[in-house]
Amino acid sequence: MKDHTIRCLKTLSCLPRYPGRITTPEIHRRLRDEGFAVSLRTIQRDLESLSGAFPIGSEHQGRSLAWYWAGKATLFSIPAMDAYTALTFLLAEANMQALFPAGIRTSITPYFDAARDVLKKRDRRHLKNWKEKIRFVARGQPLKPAAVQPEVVRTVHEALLQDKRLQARYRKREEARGKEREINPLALLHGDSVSYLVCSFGDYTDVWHLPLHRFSSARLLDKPVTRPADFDLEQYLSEEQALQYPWGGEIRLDAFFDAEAAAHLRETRLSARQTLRSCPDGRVRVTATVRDTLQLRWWLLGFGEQVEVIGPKTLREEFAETAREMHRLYGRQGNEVTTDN
Amino acid sequence: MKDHTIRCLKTLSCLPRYPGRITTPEIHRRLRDEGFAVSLRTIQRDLESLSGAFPIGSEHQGRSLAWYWAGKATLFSIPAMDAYTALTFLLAEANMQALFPAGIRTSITPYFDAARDVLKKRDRRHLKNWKEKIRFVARGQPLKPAAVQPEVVRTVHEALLQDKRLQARYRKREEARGKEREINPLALLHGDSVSYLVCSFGDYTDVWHLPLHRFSSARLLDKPVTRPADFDLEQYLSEEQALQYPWGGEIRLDAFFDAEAAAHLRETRLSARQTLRSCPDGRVRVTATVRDTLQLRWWLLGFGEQVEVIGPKTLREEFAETAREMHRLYGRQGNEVTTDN
DNA sequence: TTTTTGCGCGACGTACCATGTCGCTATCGG
DNA sequence: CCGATAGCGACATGGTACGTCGCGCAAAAA
Repeated sequence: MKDHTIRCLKTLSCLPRYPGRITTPEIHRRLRDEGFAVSLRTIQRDLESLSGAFPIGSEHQGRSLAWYWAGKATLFSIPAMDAYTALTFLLAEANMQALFPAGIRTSITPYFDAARDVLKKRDRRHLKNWKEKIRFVARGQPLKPAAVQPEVVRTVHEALLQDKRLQARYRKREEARGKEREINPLALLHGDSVSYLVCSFGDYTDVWHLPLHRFSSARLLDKPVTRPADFDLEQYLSEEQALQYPWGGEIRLDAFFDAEAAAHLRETRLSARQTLRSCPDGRVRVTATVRDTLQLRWWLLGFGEQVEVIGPKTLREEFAETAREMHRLYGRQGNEVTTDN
Repeated sequence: MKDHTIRCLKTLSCLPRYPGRITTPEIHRRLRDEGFAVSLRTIQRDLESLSGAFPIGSEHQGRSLAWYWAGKATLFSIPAMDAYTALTFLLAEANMQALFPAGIRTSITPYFDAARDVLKKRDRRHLKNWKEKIRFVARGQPLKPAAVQPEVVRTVHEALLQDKRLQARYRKREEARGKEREINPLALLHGDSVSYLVCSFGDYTDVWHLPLHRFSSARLLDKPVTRPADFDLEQYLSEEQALQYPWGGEIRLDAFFDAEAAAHLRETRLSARQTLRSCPDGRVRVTATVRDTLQLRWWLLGFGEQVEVIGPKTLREEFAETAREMHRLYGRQGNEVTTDN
């Protein structure tokens, strides 16, 4: 019995989801490579029999039969997902929704669906209201992720992994319709609710990053990627400040925080090397070794008057300048602007 | 054959991971409920046979045998995870690491491990360097999530789901050692790299939220939760501003953005109802209907002098006040403070 | 076009094994 | 001490999983 059950499992795990397919002889070969010495006929019978119990289907392809999982096939995993893993999944989903375009997420939605199923099936009385018990509260301002075509994401991923070129239709920001171009995919960046494809065009060597949501179609080509000779992702990221990559050397931040603002630095540290000292005036003097990034400025600025940067001196000067400018902005009270409400 | 294979699958999906266990008669009952009319003896034989092919083990419990998955059992899912779902998982992992305490994540690490396996097994030549091709760039300042005991997370989840009380050792912020207390878990909040348990103590009715990482132990009690009569999570969240819950009514935000700052509002909208108008001075006037929250202020402040809030009037006044205060802070140049470097 | 090869599919025989049943023993609860 | 329950070995048997053969078909090769 052992052999038979395992073989069926292996068979099932050979099948891809619908757009994909795999022929019976190919499955036969794979199982043979894994040490299952059975005849092709047996595989055929297995599949036919399994199709009665699982949502799998077949189509003729060449002279063989090609099998696949129905697109809506529910996920089955062993060990089974327990209720509290399911909760973690839904938590992950909640925070991914805010961070990734929908197209990026489609491939793992079966897992989220499975999580919902698990929670639905458990004892009703206790779980029906888990939604009122567990919340995810995002820190940042919620922005709406741009919509990306799932098909584009799939193709771009595939091209990246196989180091193949893409034929894609990309629309520049102010264009009405996109243009077909041959693209060398180099890397994919996710963040800020937007995903960027780092790439070069045809045989040119300049590197661009294009937001995925401006692609309307993409097709895998059978040409290998030509990678600009001097391309280095790390370097590109640090040079392109538009990407706000968290780069820059380390600095020793020194700042006063209001007691309230400092409170959560006790819970979540800014860095491993962080010290907090209370001052007579009620504020807290924070020193920490952190990276010198745009994010850091953004974060510190967000505290407004609750934070006073002291060092490094250059950073203090930046903040002093910003404070001056803001003061100037709001100083000229309503002279050229009419407030609406 | 069909029956037998399916039954074995069902059997496997009954088994919990190691700390958990399930007795043979219990499995028998469950399968019976699902329509598998087989004798207990058959189940016993199935399990014994399966233990030769899967990492499952058993222990005596009472007069029965209790079965479980080995803690390190690798995840097996059908349909199998494809390479690009695996990538999405690793992307999710990267961003969860920044947002959740490690203890929260432990339950889904098998899925992340499975994702890594999938990528390892694919054709080496293409995939060995996917890490250099796909990046996750977080928006916010990276804070180090507080460390939470996985065991505590598990128990708290279980208590929440079953509406049972907890016996837990919790350490107040300035205490050296924690104190054992009986706790009514009401809800769990995740965010800001910290997770909070919303709860009340014993038979008291005041509601607290305690960071999970200050629990050193937790034990499930067999007493039902007594829920304060007037407790309402939504209300609690909106009242406790320490949690920075994104609440508050909707307002019509009206502001000038520098062209640069406005650029990414074209990609990711602030809200569905958002308009952008270019002004003669090069700035962009943005109006959008958004929630009136702390996050909004934080986010707008982060732009510094690149954003000028116009309306609502009250918000503009807040910002003017903040600008004044910041200007004052940085105005008294180094009179009482010595900069370090 | 013809030829050839590969595959699906039905049929058949057989060895095997999955299943129920029985009986013995161990353990837990009362 | 007794009854109930579960593990476990043994045994008989009906079902079935598997290889093999052969036919027909369709795609690829000549």
